[in-house]
Amino acid sequence: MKLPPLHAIRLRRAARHRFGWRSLRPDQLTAMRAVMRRRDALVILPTGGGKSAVYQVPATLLTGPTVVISPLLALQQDQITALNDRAQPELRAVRISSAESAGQQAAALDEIRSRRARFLFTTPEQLSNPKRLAEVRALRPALVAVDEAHCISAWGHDFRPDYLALGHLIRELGRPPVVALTATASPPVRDDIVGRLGLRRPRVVVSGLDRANLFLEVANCATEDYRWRRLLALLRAEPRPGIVYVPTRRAAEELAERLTGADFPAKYYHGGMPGGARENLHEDFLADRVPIMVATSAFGMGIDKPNIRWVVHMALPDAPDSYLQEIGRAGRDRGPARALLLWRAEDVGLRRYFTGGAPDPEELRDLAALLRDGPTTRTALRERTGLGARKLGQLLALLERVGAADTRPDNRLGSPRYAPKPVDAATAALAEAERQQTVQRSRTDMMRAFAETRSCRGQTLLAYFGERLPKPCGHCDNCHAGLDAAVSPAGTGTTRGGFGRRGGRNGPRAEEPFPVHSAVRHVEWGSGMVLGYEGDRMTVLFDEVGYKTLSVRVVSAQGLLEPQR
DNA sequence: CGCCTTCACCCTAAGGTGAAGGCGGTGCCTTAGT
Repeated sequence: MKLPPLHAIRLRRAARHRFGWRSLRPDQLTAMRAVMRRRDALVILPTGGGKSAVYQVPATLLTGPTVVISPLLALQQDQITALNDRAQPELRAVRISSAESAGQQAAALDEIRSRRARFLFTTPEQLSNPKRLAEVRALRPALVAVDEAHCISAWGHDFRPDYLALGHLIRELGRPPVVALTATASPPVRDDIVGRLGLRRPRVVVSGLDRANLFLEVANCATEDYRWRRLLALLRAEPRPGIVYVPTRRAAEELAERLTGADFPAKYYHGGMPGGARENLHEDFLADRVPIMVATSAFGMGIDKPNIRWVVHMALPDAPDSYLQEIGRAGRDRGPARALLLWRAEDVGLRRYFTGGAPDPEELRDLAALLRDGPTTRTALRERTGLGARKLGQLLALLERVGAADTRPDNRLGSPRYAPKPVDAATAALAEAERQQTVQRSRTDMMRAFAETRSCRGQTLLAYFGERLPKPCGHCDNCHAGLDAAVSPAGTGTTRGGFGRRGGRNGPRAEEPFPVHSAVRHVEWGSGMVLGYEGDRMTVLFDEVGYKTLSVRVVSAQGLLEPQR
């Protein structure tokens, strides 16, 4: 089909005149044209890869305002400032959040209404307030942009439950086209975004995740002392700035102090610090006033800094999703950068804890019963059950998932017409929680498999994201050592064979019984999708049990998998 | 899940031992009181 170039020309012109961008990349343009045709889009581009442009440029051409939903107030502030510095009414941005007074909020709405501003930044929590939702609906938004959309999957299920309701809320806004944006999204996260936001046949734009200038290295550390010495070795060898990720707040404070004492000037950053201090540190880091930042995962989202030279992980991350996000902050200027993972088997314990335990079946049952008494609010439920806000949110999300709770248009919670009995709802919810935890554990398992692999790390990492790197990456420790893809079939040893003996030439081969991305079924684990091959191992993502790595030889010999449909 | 700290216990006293228990990430929001 030949597509009319009309939108492309208008989009390029708007990019040049409104923003001063001389060219748009093909993937940006593809997503923008989908938006112009009023189609939903899911855009997966690295930060700094012009993600914001995907909604900002079309927004200047649409007839109504654009609502931007973004998870962090600090992040919103930077984007608003950037837009307003250009001082054009087509680009003016305002915000509604807890950081604005009632007067400021009213003024913001008024600016949008009178077309003195075009972008309205806000949070899922704001929209979950019915009064607020009505106010935003009255503005008749022409587009909704959901920034950092992976938060739906990462945070929605427990940490920030309003993320789960975002699909309902957008529908209540009059259901304008939706563009969801994120830097990384593995297949289950993509499904979650599409499902939760209710995207309709979205245009999916994925740019290559491989970063050739980023050297990937992993070291298994037998002792804490070895971990420390490996860190020092990197610090001595590499230019700054860089980020050291640690698993706990206390570790951030202690390590920063220890480094500073050893003549490596470091600051620490974590979510437990006062807002002002965090803001200053963030700014100082961006302005090259902090050479070494020791931080928990709180540090990073929205850090678009070109010259970060290395990222070190002082513990195993919870999943390749977080790992790719975090190392992706290095080397945005395309200059050489290093990603070093220093891990110990003991790190897994903390991850198990964070994954959480089983919810209480009695609490689930009682909550399900309460919902049957008629629509009510979260606050009322909290009073009647005595549960904390966070726990209540988790239980409600589970009950909603199994059809025992639903959100009404007025944002009250109730029980659907054909809801299961409370006892059955509790059983089903418990099973659902177990499934979610199993999948999360499988992600940690995959992170560990990445750390332990002797194959090309670039290929291993991308296989997890369902992408295929046709050749070994050539920028990881294993490629460098010539170890890649040389694991013998029975796993009894390795042979040194240089690059890519079997690591991935194009086209199907005998040792790949199922095509990449094809649907398969396992007797015990149910249906899944083949993500990739790596030596004798294949990675399959199962709906119920998450990621599994299987031996191709065993799969073939015992017929463990069948093609599906 | 695995770490660290605390504390009872052994009983000549002191320091070593094991059990018990606490702790561990991510951020919106609201409201009360200075």
